[in-house]
Amino acid sequence: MVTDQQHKPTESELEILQILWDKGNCTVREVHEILTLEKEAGYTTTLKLMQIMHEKGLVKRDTSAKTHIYTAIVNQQKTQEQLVTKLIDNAFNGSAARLVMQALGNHQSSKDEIEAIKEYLDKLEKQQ
Amino acid sequence: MVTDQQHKPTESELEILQILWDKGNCTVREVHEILTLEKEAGYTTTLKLMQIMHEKGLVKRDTSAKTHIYTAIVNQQKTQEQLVTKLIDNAFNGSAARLVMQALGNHQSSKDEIEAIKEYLDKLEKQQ
DNA sequence: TTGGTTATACGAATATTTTCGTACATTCGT
DNA sequence: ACGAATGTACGAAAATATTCGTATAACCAA
Repeated sequence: MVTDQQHKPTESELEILQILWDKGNCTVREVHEILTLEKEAGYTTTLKLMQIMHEKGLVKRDTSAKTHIYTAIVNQQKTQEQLVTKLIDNAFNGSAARLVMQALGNHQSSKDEIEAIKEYLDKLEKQQ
Repeated sequence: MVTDQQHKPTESELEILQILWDKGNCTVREVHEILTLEKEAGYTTTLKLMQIMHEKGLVKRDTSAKTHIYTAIVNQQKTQEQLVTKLIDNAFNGSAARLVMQALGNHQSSKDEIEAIKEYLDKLEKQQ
């Protein structure tokens, strides 16, 4: 068993990570406030989750003041990569292209975004 | 609460669904054999999972013979869409484009696949 | 200073998912 | 015909993930 591999975040943890990635540093209160825009949750539930994330090494925290400040440790890119890989593997028979088309087909992208993707594809082709 | 929405498959269930989507019809034994190429698992574990999937309405089965034959009921496309949407939402701040680039960047795609994606993008642009 | 508000810690209840043992029925080869 | 192999059913343990109540400490405003 590989030991130094990143703990895979659960769904709830991912929700929190997103907020931390976005904001940088947050108190539990701030995270909780944002979370409860979308769904019902008790404050201590959020607190507990973040404490567990700390135990797992997903986040670090500054406890020098009464109100602790949390920051994501796990890298957003790396985590996204992990999740995408898993999904490709798990639901798209290993074909990234199929996932890409599925994603593009069902989600509105702006002209700019589409252009960006095309450029990216050109670059990939040249690399090959 | 919405009642007629598809039950979201768990990870283990998804592994099994993939096999069923691929093969069409399968016995528990067949599914189990394929599963255990990748990971350790007891036969009755696989059996139980498939029985649960049946209860949940993810699969149907023909029980006319001793050895039951299972078939996926849930649609592959729809399930993929559901999962992709969730991931975009959950880890990519709602940006499909970002997921797409992540997927393309880290997973080898053939020239043909890249071409297919490009064509697809052209079509999307024209639609806009 | 004192009471209300806002924190953290933490155990424990719930819920969900995964795993497996055991009982029992059917089938098949010899 | 009968024992081994193979199948299903099902309860329940184990592993994970989620939720929350309660104790207690720190802070702040009057």
